[in-house]
Amino acid sequence: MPGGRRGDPGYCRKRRRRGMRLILRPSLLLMLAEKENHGYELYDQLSAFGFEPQQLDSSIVYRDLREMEELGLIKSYWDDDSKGPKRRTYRILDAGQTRLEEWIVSLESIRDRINQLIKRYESN
Amino acid sequence: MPGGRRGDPGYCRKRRRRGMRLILRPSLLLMLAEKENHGYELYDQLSAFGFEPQQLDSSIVYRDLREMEELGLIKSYWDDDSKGPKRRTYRILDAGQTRLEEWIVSLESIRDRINQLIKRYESN
DNA sequence: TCCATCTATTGACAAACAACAGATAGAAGA
DNA sequence: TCTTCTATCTGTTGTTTGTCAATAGATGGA
Repeated sequence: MPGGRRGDPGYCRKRRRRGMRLILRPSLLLMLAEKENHGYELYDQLSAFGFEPQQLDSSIVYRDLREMEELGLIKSYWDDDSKGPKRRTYRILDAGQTRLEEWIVSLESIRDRINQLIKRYESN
Repeated sequence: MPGGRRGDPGYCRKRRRRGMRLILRPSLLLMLAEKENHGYELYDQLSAFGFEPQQLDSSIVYRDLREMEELGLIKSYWDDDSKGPKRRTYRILDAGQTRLEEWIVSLESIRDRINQLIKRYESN
């Protein structure tokens, strides 16, 4: 029922957003830490992280996954058992687990800085 | 005593950091909302927002200021009274005040998304 | 006087990134 | 058969970002 891919009815031009990857890659990696999965479903489940499909092209997700694989954070295999088109299913590697922890720490620091800024803004 | 500019002793190559710009422009604008100022001092005072001079090239600050001026958020004039090289001093405009409020709201939303992600990470 | 250092700003270039377009292809259902 | 849904990949374009190079006045010391 929902969509967000370019062919869909109700598709609407996405406006440029910056700092997507700041949250996107950690989100994907966290989902893979919870369970192995393939790109199409990961894309759908990104809404739980505040990404509405209407504002994120799926090609970005696929590309990020391939990139994380090149970096040795995750590993893929072709899932032939599933029905429909073949799926490239990813699972997280140890290096990915480590990187996820690092990303969480750095996100905590960014969050703290945002809070600091907001506090300073509100004190005026 | 400290530096951070490229000519300085103790200068060391900056490592690439993500998600800086997300906070940088709001920080600059907030400082200008507090009082008018020029790029060099704004750069120095960014440490209050968690930017260490070693990890941020000053040219980024100058460029962002020019860009915000083009957008009509701030306005500059040449300060001839100061000693040393001429300073381009900026002050905030009404449109900048409005934009600052918008940026604060959007930063709150990003903070909430980060918190959500961290919470999900910690629940495993 | 010459040199180093501090102040202050700008421009050029390459890499990274977001958004879009287009292609391919199997399966399901009307 | 035709359309739609699932699923992935590649290429291109314009924007944003990070780094380095250059310029230049002022100051203080050798």
